Amino acid sequence: MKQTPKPDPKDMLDLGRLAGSLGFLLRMAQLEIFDSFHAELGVHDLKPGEFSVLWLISQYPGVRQGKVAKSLRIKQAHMTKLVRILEEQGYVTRAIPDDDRRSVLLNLTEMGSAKVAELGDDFFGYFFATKNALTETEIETLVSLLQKYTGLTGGGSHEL
Amino acid sequence: MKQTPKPDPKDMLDLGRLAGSLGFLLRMAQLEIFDSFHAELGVHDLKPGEFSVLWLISQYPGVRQGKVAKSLRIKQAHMTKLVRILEEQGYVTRAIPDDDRRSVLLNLTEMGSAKVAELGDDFFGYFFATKNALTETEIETLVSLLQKYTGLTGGGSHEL
DNA sequence: AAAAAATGGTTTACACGGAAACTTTATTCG
DNA sequence: CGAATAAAGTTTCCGTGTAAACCATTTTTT
Repeated sequence: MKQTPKPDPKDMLDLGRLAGSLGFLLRMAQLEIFDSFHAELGVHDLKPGEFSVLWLISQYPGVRQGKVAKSLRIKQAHMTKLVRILEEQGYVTRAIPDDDRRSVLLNLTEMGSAKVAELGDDFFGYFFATKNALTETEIETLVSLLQKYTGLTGGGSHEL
Repeated sequence: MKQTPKPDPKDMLDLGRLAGSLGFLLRMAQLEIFDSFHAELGVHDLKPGEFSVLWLISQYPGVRQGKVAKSLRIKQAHMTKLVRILEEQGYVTRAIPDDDRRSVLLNLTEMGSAKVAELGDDFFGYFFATKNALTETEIETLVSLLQKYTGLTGGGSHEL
């Protein structure tokens, strides 16, 4: 009995006020996008979080692990595990520099770079490639609002 | 080292494309709103999920457990635990009806009703009572877009 | 009516992520 | 310099939520 995939509207209760609350809607939206992800990219061996780490390393080769964690708001404890997985998968190398032997510097392997290049567009694309009701303009608005809400200035051009 | 609370922007990397992707933004927005929740309502013994269950029961006394689960997209397995907790806390009663002895009907106790009445506005309010950058209008837009995205028609009037 | 299938919930085992305590290395301060 | 403090990661333990198997009770088939 797996009903995460959008239950039939007719055996759903009217949610009333709840359907107007941001917190609740955010959770629902995440379930939604999570479904999309699985439908389209479930095959790959990378999950969203893993890909974002990989991608960030590709942008900042030799970056410190903690910096990636902070930037993505992933807890260090969790980051440790994530990086270990990526290392085992052969996508990432860890290096301890001599000038600060507490830290860990991350780099992509050949394979890692290849993977990022290969999956980049798919991963960035999946976020709305779906047949969800929103128009392109609406998505742009939604993204802008979320950026403002989260304080992320949307460094680059609008993702398309 | 607890850095979920919005890290200092200056030791954050520029996220580039990532900051424009809906999936990532949704995750960030959830962390954000989760922080707000803790700051304002961390004291109460009810978490968002629990409250939403409680509130839904208040709207549909005697509703079947599975229906609540489907409506909130909570997995039954998890719902079982949630309801047990609410029962132990004294907010909810479980009843097995004679006409279908497989099912479980849920009702609020006195205490449960009181709690919903007491916390209702706070809980619905927390979703944006925060000093986040968004104006009231922007929040309305955001909510509308998320409703459309999630397919939730926003049964009632806009939450304010 | 008996067998088969479906339904509603529960249990168990596990994956994911977080908190707190700990280790190691760097920095500060007397 | 040596002690105290801070910083970066790691380990361990825990809470939350899921999937899969399971039990009990209808419902459907024949």
